[in-house]
Amino acid sequence: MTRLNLNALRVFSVVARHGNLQHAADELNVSRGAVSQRIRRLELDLGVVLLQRETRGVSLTPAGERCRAAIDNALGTLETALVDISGAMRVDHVTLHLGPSTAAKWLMPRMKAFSDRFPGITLRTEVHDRILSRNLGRNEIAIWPGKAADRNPTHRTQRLVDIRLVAVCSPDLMLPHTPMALDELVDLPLLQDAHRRWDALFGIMGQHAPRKVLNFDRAALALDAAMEGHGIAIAPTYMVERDICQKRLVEIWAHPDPTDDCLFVSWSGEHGGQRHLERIVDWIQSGFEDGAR
Amino acid sequence: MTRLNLNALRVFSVVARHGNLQHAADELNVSRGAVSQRIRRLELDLGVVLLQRETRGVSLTPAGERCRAAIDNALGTLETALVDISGAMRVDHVTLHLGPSTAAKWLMPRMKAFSDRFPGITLRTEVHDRILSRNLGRNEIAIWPGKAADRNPTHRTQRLVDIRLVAVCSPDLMLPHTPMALDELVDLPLLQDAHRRWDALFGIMGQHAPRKVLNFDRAALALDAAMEGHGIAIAPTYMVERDICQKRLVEIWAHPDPTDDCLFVSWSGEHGGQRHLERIVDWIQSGFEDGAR
DNA sequence: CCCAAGCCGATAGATTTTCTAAAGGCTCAG
DNA sequence: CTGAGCCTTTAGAAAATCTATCGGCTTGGG
Repeated sequence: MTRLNLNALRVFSVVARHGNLQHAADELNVSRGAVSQRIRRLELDLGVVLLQRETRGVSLTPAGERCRAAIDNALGTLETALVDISGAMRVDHVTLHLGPSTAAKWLMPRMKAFSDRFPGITLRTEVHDRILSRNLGRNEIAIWPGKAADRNPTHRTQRLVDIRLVAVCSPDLMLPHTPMALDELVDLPLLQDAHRRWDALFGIMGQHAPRKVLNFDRAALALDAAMEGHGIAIAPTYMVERDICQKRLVEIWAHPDPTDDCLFVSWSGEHGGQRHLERIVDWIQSGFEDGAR
Repeated sequence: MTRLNLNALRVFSVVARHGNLQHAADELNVSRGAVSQRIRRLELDLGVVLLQRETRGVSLTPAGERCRAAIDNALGTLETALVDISGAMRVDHVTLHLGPSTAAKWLMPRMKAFSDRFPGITLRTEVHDRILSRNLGRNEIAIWPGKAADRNPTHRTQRLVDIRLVAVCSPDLMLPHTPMALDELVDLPLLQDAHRRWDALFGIMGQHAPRKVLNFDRAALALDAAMEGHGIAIAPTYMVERDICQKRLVEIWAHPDPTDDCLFVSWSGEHGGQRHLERIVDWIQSGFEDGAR
């Protein structure tokens, strides 16, 4: 490749700092012959002499001084940025990718429990409206709904739970009785998210359209509206579990069958040393077990 | 080597700019497989995914965006500096290394002639108190005094001239007669540089010490003092030639024998395409020929 | 004056990295 | 359904990098 070898520039920077090829070689874990050759090649490529060879060690020529200043500036810029970028490289930083409603309704109520369980881990969430299509990097976990496990061979995947739907509303919402039959709900104000699950249910049953359905683009928003007495929301069980426990919502109907979808968790299988991820995955799994936590 | 491959970062920068591995490969003159492998290796080394593979081309992940910004900053810093440093790489920039008095007394009077002869060449002088011990880079020429030609195999060297000494003074300096014999000078105010040539001369001849010798650390300074009537300076002929022509100095004595030293010119023989340097060397050579210019 | 220490440079060959060529896969538009 | 336009992977070749060894120079201490 005819362009300047940037790796050789870094070698030069280390030599410049030490003023000594042997010490630079020690730091770089290579032989002093390797360093000598590298610098020589760099000088030929640049067409300038960078080092004044002394009897003990080397000093910089004026061109060498300028080169060193530039390299150190550039490397400083890079290192600062790469530390930020590879904050994720740190074992104690973990990124969790999940849907916005799963984040709001499943994860947020559990953040304190997570922090107590993994005090040394910094959890960073990245919220996605659709399933992440790229590979997961080191220290990345994804929770995602789907019909079948991920085919990506670089990922490890576990099924968390079948997605079951329930209808919930505020305990203050005046109803004839609870629980209720599905056909009894059709005349009540209904709330649904972008999956349009009420429409799907009533469509399947061939019943006449519900009297009134309010649409939200997020399940979490529909559930918040339900808590405020605006109607009956339909959502996966794992999203309402905590609000039910806290008596902010009551379950008034449950779909007798699970949906076609499951919730899955995936993480990268490529990068070494990820036992800590598996412990986090186990914790997530346990958070989905029926009646747990 | 366990540290990050900086060359791979540059590959990534090109990919990021094109948003397309094939086009990046075209620019880098490598195959698209090579680029793909490079990026893959980089992602594994960093532990983050930098590119979102689309059906046509790639886009950057958030980490990829940050990485790209950092690399482009760093590469920008480097390129700007390396253009300056390798200004000397440009065929039209030539660096001439020489002694301070040679610069002042031989080169400066000829700068206009040089510029007229080589209008497209930018001559940069670097002045050294002692012979440059490092290798010459591309587009570097050195003029230096010595007893034998340079043994450095990477250099080409030519002998310019034998160093002959003369005594000069201001035309206004009242003297019994000119020329004068050496022993007649002993009672006159003498001026010498760091070589202490008067001391050496009189020491060799076993004569009593001169009445008064003023010492300067530069031959040029001694010559300037001579021009101002402060005494008789001793210096190599090539340093006084122009001032004699301009009648600022007169030659009142010449050493019958040359010294042991010659003046040499060297330039790098390693770098290709240096015919222009040889033309400059020829011009320098012609400037030392007896009676020339 | 001699010798050891502390440096750097060069070379031949081993090892690692980089690259090529070829094959395969995916999506999308016609 | 097919071709175009991308990316990925693999085996092996080519190039770069490195090691080990030898050699050279300067300097300081004995």
